[in-house]
Amino acid sequence: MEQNLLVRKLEGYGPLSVNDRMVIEKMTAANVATFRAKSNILADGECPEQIHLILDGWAARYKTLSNGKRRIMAFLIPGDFCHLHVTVLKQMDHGIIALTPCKAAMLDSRKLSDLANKRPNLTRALWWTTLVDEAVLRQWVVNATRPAFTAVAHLMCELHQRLKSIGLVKDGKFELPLTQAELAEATGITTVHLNRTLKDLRESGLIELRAHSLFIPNFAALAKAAGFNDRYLRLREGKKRGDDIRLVNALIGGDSLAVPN
Amino acid sequence: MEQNLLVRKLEGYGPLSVNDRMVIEKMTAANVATFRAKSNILADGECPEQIHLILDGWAARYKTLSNGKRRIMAFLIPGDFCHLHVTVLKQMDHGIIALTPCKAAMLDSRKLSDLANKRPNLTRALWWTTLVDEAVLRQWVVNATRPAFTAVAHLMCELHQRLKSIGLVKDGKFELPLTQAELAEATGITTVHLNRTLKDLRESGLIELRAHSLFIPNFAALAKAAGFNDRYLRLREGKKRGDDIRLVNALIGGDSLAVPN
DNA sequence: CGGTCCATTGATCTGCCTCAATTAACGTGG
DNA sequence: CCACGTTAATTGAGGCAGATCAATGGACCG
Repeated sequence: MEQNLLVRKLEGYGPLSVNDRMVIEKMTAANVATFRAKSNILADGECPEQIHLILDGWAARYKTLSNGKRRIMAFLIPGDFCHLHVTVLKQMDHGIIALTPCKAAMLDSRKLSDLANKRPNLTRALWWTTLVDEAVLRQWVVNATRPAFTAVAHLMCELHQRLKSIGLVKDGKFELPLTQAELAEATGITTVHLNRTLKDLRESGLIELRAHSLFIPNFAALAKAAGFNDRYLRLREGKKRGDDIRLVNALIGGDSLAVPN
Repeated sequence: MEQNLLVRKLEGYGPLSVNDRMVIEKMTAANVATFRAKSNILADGECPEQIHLILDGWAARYKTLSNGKRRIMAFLIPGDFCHLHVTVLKQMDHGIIALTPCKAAMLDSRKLSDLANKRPNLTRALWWTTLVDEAVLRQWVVNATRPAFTAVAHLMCELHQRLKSIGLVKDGKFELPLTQAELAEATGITTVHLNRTLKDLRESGLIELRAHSLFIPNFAALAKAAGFNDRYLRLREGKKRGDDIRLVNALIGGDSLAVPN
């Protein structure tokens, strides 16, 4: 990873000081693990000792049902944590699989805890990532009951916005290194039906997808078809609040931080 | 509320000191609001000033879709927070409606923040509630793609276990003050189909439901039919960890706390 | 005692699933 | 660099779970 995408992601929430950035970069560079495509990063039931942070590649949260089918409940991209709260909930209630070759920083939870205690704006930024994950999940619940066309379109919008926030979208185009089977598991429909739905989306001119590269010629049009509104992703949520960050810092007992307006 | 159900809920996670209990009880008693059935507790887009904690009654998180249909994404019962993190994310990305007459404590977020800072085990317990909410949401994503029979059975199991953890289940029986339309919105199926599904569940002897009172004669049987495993609800998660709570307290810089084994 | 909301049931329709097969892409060793 | 095996994408045909439309009975309430 040329540049630290966690830094970039967190800055999507609010300003970080130079120190914050340095500390994050040092921490995430310390201990990096590599995972092969289709290998498990964390198994269901496992009790991880460290916090995994995706630095490169795509991963997914999933559960395997009793009938052997798998349901993907979230896609993880660079800057996403696998299990931020190992100290509160030890055991995984789902698995995490690398969909592509992945690199992940292995963070010591104690160190991260210490760090967050000293840097309230970092604490808030970490909180923010958790709450956004939850908001995305709520949207997936909604999506799961909508018609396939809308649901798939919505997923494309979500991925576009999330990847854009970490700088992985160029001219409305981004890498989507997922198989149709994986997309199907994430939308809760069959591979066959997903394929037909993609065809519909292509034929309606909303997306261009070939060789795992997705191009959205007109994002507004796709968003309209999908009923997508990125408000729930809370990009720039913290920036809008610059004014009261000092108050918040005081409130949670943290050190002060110069905040650009 | 005869006894404070938040206390009871949090004790489902781990031990609270006498002080913790007192502080919570005082705080939740201070400022209580009442909501009529079918009234909005928090509207989508609203920026709440206070943290709402359900003390009595049932509420639901929901989103209204562009076609006017509503999707319920969570049921809130006594002890549940509506929006614990008003300081991190100001604006609601969904609405919260009282399904029955409700009472809710209105907590000052600043005070709660202060309190949590002084009481690390309370902080951890609050974290726990957030993480369990997320785990439930993941399960709802899975549920939304399963057949109606299984999905409804699973919901019944979830509600049974959650209500049991706050002492609202007696002899396998509890009040379920929801209309079939509301249950349908929560499972993502039609009212008509939900009705038929309930009929199926009744006829297979797994549930007895009449006059908004649900009786589960054989929970294990229902759980088996639903593919339900309550591990994800993390009841007694903290208790199992009693041994290392001191370590954790030290880790997050908190005061020490006597822990029963 | 009529109005309103809720539960229940029937009949019909359809989006998506299942089963099945063909074609395209990809990787790997000869 | 091509042949071949494997995995991924695509298309067809038929079936079913659940949606839609419609109507009736029951419960609660002012």
